[in-house]
Amino acid sequence: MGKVPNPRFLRDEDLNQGIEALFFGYRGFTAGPDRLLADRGLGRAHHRALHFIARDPGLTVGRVLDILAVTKQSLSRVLRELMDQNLVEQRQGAKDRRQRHLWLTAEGEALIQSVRSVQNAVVRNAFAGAGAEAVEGFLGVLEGLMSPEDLAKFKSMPK
Amino acid sequence: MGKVPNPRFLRDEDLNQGIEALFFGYRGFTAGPDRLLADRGLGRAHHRALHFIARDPGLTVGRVLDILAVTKQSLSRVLRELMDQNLVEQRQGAKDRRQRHLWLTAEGEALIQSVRSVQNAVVRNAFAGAGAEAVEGFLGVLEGLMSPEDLAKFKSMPK
DNA sequence: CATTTAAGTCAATAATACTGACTTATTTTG
DNA sequence: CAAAATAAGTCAGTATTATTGACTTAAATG
Repeated sequence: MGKVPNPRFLRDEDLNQGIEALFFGYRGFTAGPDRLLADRGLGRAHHRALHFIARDPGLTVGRVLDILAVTKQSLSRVLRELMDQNLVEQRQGAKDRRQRHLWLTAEGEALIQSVRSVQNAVVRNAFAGAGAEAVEGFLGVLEGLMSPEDLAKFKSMPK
Repeated sequence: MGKVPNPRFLRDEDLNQGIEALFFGYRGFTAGPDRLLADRGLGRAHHRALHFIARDPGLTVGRVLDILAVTKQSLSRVLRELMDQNLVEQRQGAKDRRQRHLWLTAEGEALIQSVRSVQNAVVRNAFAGAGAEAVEGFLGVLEGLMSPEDLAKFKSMPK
């Protein structure tokens, strides 16, 4: 029962440092899109919806609910606003006509492109500065932080 | 002016993957504390305040405002609730009596320890699974994502 | 045909944050 | 030392994102 000390990268201080890195890093990564979207009266919730619709065009409302893990009522407001601004459109499912498939309009495409160009610049800069191997490690640790359900979602994302 | 393709880890798909990893990973990392604190009527904002007070006991209100980057009015509510629950206490500065220094009470210490034990388990598991080198990369990329101001704050944290 | 599923809606509420306008006490500066 | 600046706190109003709970409608499924 001898107490074995944690290795140097698993001490409480190291975990704390990781926690804070995630806090500050996440903030750096959302600041750009937040500013850009605020001009149109949109927030982070709209960004997330746009992101995943852009990523997997034609996905259903149910799929977005599953990915974002918010309630139907909460997503409903966000989607309505995006549709009111003509950024997103809905089409009834052909196979299952209860479903609603979500697509970006040309305007929505243009918006997500400009948001991406801001966010991608930040991420590209961080990736390039840290190097390919660091990016591997970054992804590996984040996968380890995900719940099993989210890890499955992450891995099932197209492309 | 020949167009040079991005290296394999800097293509748009790679950046997108990094963005989603951060989204899902951040969620995995906040889920535990969120659940635990909800029982006491506390949220993520309270967690952040407790975290940084625990990390640097005796720091001033102004310092917390700077770290969290919220308004005085917003922090004020959070601190009042923490003080009402006897988790945090304030002491007037000795050198500068305008300042208020923040400390955890014994009860606050106990709470942050139990929150940490949940969050640290998740982070330790992710770190251990990915390995020491991956953790280096994880930290390196996150530092690259931070704004210069936040990077300075991150590096100036004690311990 | 009864049940389940996908989506949407109405209503009320909570948590976190914001802007703007002040006050009080204390320190710093010219 | 008087004026200006700083640290903290407060009052009032509002916005964003989210929740729970109770239903409706339309379509698929067993």
